Amino acid sequence: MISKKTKYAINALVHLAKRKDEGPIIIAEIAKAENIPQKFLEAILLDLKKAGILASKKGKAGGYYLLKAPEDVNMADVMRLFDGPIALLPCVTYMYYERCEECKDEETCGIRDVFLEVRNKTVSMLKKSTLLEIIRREGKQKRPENED
Amino acid sequence: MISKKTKYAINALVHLAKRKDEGPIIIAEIAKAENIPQKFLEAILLDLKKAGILASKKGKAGGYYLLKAPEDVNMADVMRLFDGPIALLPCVTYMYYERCEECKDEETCGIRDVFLEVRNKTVSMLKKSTLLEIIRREGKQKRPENED
DNA sequence: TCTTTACTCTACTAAATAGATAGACTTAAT
DNA sequence: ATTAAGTCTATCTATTTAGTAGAGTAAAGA
Repeated sequence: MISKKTKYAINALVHLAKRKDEGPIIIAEIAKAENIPQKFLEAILLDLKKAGILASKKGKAGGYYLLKAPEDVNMADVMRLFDGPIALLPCVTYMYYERCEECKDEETCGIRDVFLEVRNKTVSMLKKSTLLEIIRREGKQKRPENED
Repeated sequence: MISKKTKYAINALVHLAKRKDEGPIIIAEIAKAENIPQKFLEAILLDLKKAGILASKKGKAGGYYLLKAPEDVNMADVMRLFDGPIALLPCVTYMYYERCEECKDEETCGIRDVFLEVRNKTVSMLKKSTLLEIIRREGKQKRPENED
């Protein structure tokens, strides 16, 4: 599961993407419209700004706005920013590699090999999941392809 | 990331799968061979037993052994057992559905639609990742298909 | 320049979860 | 009866998650 922080970030980003031509939008509006505790949202938006995804304007007529195009903001980046690596094992992360403490031989580890493949395919899916894609799908859901 | 508990469970299962014709194996041996704290492992093996994946024999010449065939034990089941749902959002879980608290309209939610697809594909991958597959891959790693 | 508006920064807190550890108890084989 | 091994209950500490409080700073406009 992703954290609430990440989910709130996605909600806020979708909100901003849908109004990207309306100039800066204040935190209070996003918080109210998306049902997010305002103080919590403040910290989240600040992080998104530091990451170069959003920009802000202070004072009167201020607020936050998208810096990147909606097709250039993907779920992999947002999830990494708040929840850390997408990989399921520390030994298959891209940026935060760490050996599994109990591991005997990483080079021949079959578990690692299987989870490396899972990571690669997951990252690839999440990179295709952009704000644009999310907005395009709103209200016109596809039928699920796999069921289990 | 999966929890250490889940990772230890996988390590123990692989150990038991590789010696599946040698009769019951004692906890102490698995703990030592796989570098897992013994007391922690005891609880894990008990859970795997309750889940019908392992069986145990008490007393002298006792220990744990695989109840299912290695090709019938997959990572999706093990992860669900210890870490809960595989889905990244509560509203797209299969067994543990829960509405996202802040959600305005689940039926038309583009975020949900995107994460439902991610869940379906992830579960499908993890179901193919069986103990047999892990053991087959040991020492003969494939080259990664995607890099990012 | 004063006031208002809105973002920014630092600190704190409560509850839940992760990752264990300790010790007594039960069961089965010899 | 003894010994080997799994089982059960309780407890513990550190970290993370989710959220709150309040003071500080910057920009617009009257």
